Order: sequence, then structure tokens, then C-alpha cells
Amino acid sequence: MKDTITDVFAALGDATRRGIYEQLLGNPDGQTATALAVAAPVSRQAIVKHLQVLARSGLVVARRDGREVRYFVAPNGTASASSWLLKGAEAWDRRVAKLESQARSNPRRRGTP
Amino acid sequence: MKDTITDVFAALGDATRRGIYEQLLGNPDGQTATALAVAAPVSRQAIVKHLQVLARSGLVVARRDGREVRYFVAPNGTASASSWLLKGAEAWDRRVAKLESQARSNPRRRGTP
DNA sequence: CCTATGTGCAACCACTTGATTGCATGCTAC
DNA sequence: GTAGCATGCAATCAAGTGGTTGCACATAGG
Repeated sequence: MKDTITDVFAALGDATRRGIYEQLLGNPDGQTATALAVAAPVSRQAIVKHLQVLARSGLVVARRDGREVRYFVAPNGTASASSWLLKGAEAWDRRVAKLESQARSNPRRRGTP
Repeated sequence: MKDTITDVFAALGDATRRGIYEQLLGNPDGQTATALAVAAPVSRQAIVKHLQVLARSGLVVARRDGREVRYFVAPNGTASASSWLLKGAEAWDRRVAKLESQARSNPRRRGTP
């Protein structure tokens, strides 16, 4: 399978795209590309492309309703990315804890001749 | 100020770069670009460029020691990105909670003629 | 001093990407 | 049916990006 986590990060690594995502987060009923385009400084087609990137990375889902297509934030779309970040933070914390315990059991070693 | 969060996501939105970051996470003593390059499938200069991107986004710090430069993961480098993701997840949860409370106070409405 | 190793810089290349414009298609409502 | 709005598709373009190679510079160690 393709690397989902990288795709999610890449999708959020663009200001316009993250703006769209935030916009959708605030709209439980979803929004159409056209509606998003009027608020954004770029064309509708640019928005559509961004929405496709967001959809491909699993951050957003599209639902057709008659002649319009509404986009919604997907549930748990950011879960994998989020847990990856958490894993990294935990690794860091473990390292700090280890250093601190070493310092406790062997105090003031730094500077002894 | 420049948008830090977007930079962090963009930096992690590349497989090679995230691999380097993971490599550094496992090395408390840091690693040089040359050392990282032997394990990676790309050239040293490519690694250096990636490290510069990671450094510019605040995920990594460089420390010169004699003739070599060691790279370390920065503490709390992912904090802003992480909290942004958390904020989004909370917004989602609030929406779900609201829907559920509505469903509770007005049960089985869906389907009534 | 001289050599080996690690780093820095610059040019260069192919490919991707964010964005645009123009036009075709599809659905709704009158 | 047909006018109007929303979407889809394609070509196009400039800028960015990941990657390479080649060479210059700096430093540690005999």
C-alpha cells in the first residue's frame, strides 16, 4: 500500500489546502468547491484540485447531491499522522527521562577532573 | 511571521525526509549528513538539502563539532503541528457529540412521514 | 607539510505542482 | 425545451523541488 502518513502530511503542507480543510472543519454540512472558491483567492478549478488531493489522502470525502458535490472532512483522517507524531514525541520523552535518571544516579559528574 | 505549521507538515510530507527524521529520532547523539547518506538511497548532497528543509521548519537542529556537523531532532519541533491536529480532532468530536445529543432528545425522527 | 575525510557551494536537469483559461457536460427550474 | 448554474476535462505555464555531478574549502592526523 501507498504510504498514507506521508500523503496526509504532504496534503496539509500547503497553506491553501490547509485553509480549505479548516473551512470544511467549520462546516458540518459540507461545502461545494464553488462555494469555497468565492472565499478563497484562487479559482474554482484550483480548489477542486486541492480537494482531490485532500480526498486522495483520506482527509476529505466527496458526496454528490444532485448537480452539486459537497465535500466533508473525513472522520479520523488525521489519525495515522497524529499517532506518528505522538510516537515521535514519546521517543523524545524517553530519551529525556533516561538522561535525567542518569543524572540523578550520578550527580554533578560534569566538570570533575 | 511565516507559517510554521505549514512548513512542518510540508517537511514531513516527503518520504525521504521523514525517514531521515525517524533516523535522527533513534540517535540521541545525532548524526552527520555523510553518515545518513550511506544508509539512504540518495547522495549526501540530497540528504543535506533535506536536512536544511528540516532545520528551516524547526524539526532539526545542526551543531558543528570540529570538521563535522551533527544533526539532532529539535525538542518540541512538532508541537505546533501536533496541537493543530488535536484542535481539528476536537472540533470533529464536538460535532459528533452535538449530533448524538440531538438524536437523544429527538429519537427516531429519521423516517417519520 | 601533506593527505584523507567531511563539508559547502553552484550549476544543472527532469519532473512535479499550484494555478490559470477555455470549453464541454450535466442537472434544475421555469 | 431552454436558460442558468455547478461540475468535469484538457491544455498550458511558471515556479518549485528532489536529485545529480563537479569542484573548492576546511580540518584532523600522521
